[in-house]
Amino acid sequence: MAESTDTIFEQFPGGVFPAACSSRVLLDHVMSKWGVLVLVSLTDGPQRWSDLRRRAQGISEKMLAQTLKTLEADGLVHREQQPVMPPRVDYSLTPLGEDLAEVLVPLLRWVGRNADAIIGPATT
Amino acid sequence: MAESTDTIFEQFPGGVFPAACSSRVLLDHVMSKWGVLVLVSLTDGPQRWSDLRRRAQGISEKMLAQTLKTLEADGLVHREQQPVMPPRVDYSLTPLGEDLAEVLVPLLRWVGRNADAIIGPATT
DNA sequence: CAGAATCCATGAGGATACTG
DNA sequence: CAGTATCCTCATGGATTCTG
Repeated sequence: MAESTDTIFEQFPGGVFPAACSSRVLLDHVMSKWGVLVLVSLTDGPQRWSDLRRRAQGISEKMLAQTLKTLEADGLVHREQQPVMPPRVDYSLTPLGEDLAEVLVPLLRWVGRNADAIIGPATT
Repeated sequence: MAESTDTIFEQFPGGVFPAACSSRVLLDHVMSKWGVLVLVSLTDGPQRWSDLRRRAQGISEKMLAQTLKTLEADGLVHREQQPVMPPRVDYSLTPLGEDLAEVLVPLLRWVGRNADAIIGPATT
C-alpha cells in the first residue's frame, strides 16, 4: 500500500503546497467545516435549500448561502432555480463535484468508522 | 462507481452526521486547514518540528503545536522525544494515522490536479 | 532546537429580522 | 420557500517573547 501514499510529494516538491497557491484555496473550500457536509449531502441526489439545512444540522442560513456560493463558483455544485411562486431551487453536484465526491466519501466513511473510538461516543 | 458514493447515508440516517457528535469533532480535526497538511506531510516519513514548519508553509509555531497536540491526542500522530541537548523530536504517523492517510492522500491529489483549473493558476 | 506563554487583530460564523 | 442584510461574539490564528 505504500506506493499510493508516499509519492504525493513528487507532485509538490516545494512542500505540502506552497502557501498562497491555488491548491491551498481549493483545499480550504473543500475541507471547510460546512463545505464537506454540503458536498457529501448532495451525493444523495439533488436537494433543495431546506433539505440541505436539515441535512447539515447546525448550519446557519448565512453559512449555507456562503458555502453554496463558493462551491457553485468553483463549479462543484449546480444551482437550478425554477421561476415559480413560492420559489423552488434545487442544488446538485456537477460532474466535477461528483468526481470530487468519489474521493471525499471514503474519507467521510473513515471518519464515521473511527470517530467513536478516537473521540468517544459522546462529546457531552 | 455509484455503489460506493451514494450509500453513505445508510450509515448516517440522521443527516450528514448529527450536530455535536464524535464524527463532527474528528472531522474538524482531520479536515482543519493545518491538520490536513501536517498529516499529509508525515506520509513522507518521520519528520522533525522544523521539517514540518518548512513543509506546511505559512503555519505559525502556535498552530503547529496546537495541530500536533490534537492529532497526537487523537492517536493519529506519534511523538518521539530524544532527551538530548539540543532537543530533538520526531513526529510520525501511527498505524491509525497511516490508515487515515490512505483516504486523505487521494483527496489531496484530486485537489492538486484540479486546483489550477478551478481557482486559477495564481491567486495574486 | 523545540516548544510554552502572552497579547492582540481579524474574520468566521451565529442570531435575528426582513424580503421577493 | 429561498434567500439577503445586519449586528455582534468569540475563537482562530499571527507576532512576539521567553525557556529548557
